[in-house]
Amino acid sequence: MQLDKLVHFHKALGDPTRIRIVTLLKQGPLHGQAIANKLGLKPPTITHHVAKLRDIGLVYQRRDRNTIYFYLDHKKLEFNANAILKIGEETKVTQEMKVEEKDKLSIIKNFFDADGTLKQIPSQQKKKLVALAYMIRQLEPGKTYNEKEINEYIKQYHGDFATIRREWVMHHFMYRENGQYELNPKEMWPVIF
Amino acid sequence: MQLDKLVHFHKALGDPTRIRIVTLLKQGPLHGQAIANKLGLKPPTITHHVAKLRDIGLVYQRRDRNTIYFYLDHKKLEFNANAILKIGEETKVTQEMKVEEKDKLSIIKNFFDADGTLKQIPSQQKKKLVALAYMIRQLEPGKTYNEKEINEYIKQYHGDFATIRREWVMHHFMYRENGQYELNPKEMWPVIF
DNA sequence: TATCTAATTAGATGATTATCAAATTAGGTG
DNA sequence: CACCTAATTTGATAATCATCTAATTAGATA
Repeated sequence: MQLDKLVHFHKALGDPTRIRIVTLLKQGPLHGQAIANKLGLKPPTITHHVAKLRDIGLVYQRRDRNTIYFYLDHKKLEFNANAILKIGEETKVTQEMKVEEKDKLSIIKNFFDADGTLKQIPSQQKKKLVALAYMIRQLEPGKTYNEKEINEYIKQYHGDFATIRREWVMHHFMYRENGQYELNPKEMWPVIF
Repeated sequence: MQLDKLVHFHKALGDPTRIRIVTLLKQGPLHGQAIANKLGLKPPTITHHVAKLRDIGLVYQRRDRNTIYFYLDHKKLEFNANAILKIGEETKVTQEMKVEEKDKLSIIKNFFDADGTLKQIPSQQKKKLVALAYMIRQLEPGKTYNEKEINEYIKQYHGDFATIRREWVMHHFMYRENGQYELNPKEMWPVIF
């Protein structure tokens, strides 16, 4: 159930230290000791809190030499903050676009060649979304790609990478931020493969 | 500042029972025992949880004969859910107001007497913020002060402690929480001295 | 290799909290 | 008034959790 995710998200923000960490990271990445100093706490305490924020996907990290920088995932924050407003209604939305598993498979079979390439982009909305979800499945959540990488990836399926890339963004499979592309959480997808 | 309010809001939603109550009330008002039945809990437990939701203003109630109906305040839910996205926003704006060190010194020289008292509160925004940052520098981070202590402290600089105290809070140098004052982390300050 | 730095883990402590049974209260209605 | 119903308070219990110190790990550097 998605209830649990909502609970964990709000529980994570239900603590003054973690709210302050989020506030700090909003302005840019920081490493652990910097956070500890700014908040007047010890490093183990920061590890403890950052772990909780990472568990719910709100924070990710990148290493630079000995130092680990923590980043805030703004999109995820926004998405989760709004989730409580949509609870109970999202059932309707996803229900309308629910596609049976066997239908998904037959769509794939019809529109993809034996070698895995896309014969043509389906014009019917539902089928198009299934094809888009299928093709995006090998991109990694949390990883950022530049436009060239995305194009190369798409080419294994179809030559018109511009259209497919645009459709992915348009239907919230991914988002673009100053030239970088990244997967959205699957809950935002109109269809999951 | 609204940190505490934010924390209480998210803490209130950081519990599966309360999320379920909110979900139920989204569809319309209910009385206590109805909620208890739907959730398989005892009435005292519902009282306990509804009290927390009422404390943060998310739920209000109306009596009809012997029965008390609980209502969800949709507006407040939406406002509070979005608050986390807006926290620190003003800081970002004022962050652009970078002041050179030498300018800071000349501002201090111009507005403070030889004995250290503030001649007058600068009306120009930038200069005012520098003066405010200068005067607050001896307060201890993490320590809480009551209003009287703050007033006494300000008096060493200027007689109009009410204005200066209000400006400090307004510009996020410090925040007030039930009569107690405390420094904000310097990252929230529009100017650091 | 030894050494340095930043982060994490382990374990302890004190505080908070979700839940319930029992008793009590607040407001009706006969 | 006596009685009824729904909600609340009280007090107890078990679980969760924020924070710290001390010890350990992961990776980089010399």
